[in-house]
Amino acid sequence: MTSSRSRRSAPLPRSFYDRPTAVVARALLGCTIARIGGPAGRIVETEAYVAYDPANHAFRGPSARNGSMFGPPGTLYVYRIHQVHCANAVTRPGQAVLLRALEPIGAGLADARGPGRLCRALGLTRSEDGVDLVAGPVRIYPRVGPIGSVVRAPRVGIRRAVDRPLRFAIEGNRYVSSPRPWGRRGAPSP
DNA sequence: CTTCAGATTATCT
DNA sequence: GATAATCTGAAGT
Repeated sequence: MTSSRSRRSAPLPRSFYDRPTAVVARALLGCTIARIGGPAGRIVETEAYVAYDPANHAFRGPSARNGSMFGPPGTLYVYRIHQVHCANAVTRPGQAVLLRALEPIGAGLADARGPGRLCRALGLTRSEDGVDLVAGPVRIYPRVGPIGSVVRAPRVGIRRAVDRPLRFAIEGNRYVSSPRPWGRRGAPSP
């Protein structure tokens, strides 16, 4: 029998997140993040925060702020900085992928270029810290079509490990946040 | 208890 | 490009 029960496929399984963090960061591009019954967007930019990474909040082990980074793969880690929230998908213990920008799906999503705006657009605060991205109120779904080329660059806004190329973005996508060190697509090189 | 740095962003020059 | 806003978590005294 045909069914129109679900317009989206099943959420990404926990095993999706249980891989090296940079692999997950790359693989999340093109996937959809949605609140159940709420706004949704396509992930177009991420950053990996890995092991032995001094820019990682978990670099010095568990704390009151980063506790959810030590939960199961597929846990949401939300922290606050400078009066703004940022959201991450936990991969392996003490590692996570920062979600940096979304392309709107439908008309329900406000501007989500940049981690702070992304959280505001999805209504993510510390209340959502620790929720399960596989079965909780906010979930991530598999990519549907191709995403084209991926660009890599150093991460944004950090002061330690500034050169590691752990930022991933869909090349040429207009919803990727600034700065864009790879330049505009089609721009002449100096 | 006090000090300080920070995975951002809006606004200014 | 530079800086202020604004406040929390973490570390120091």
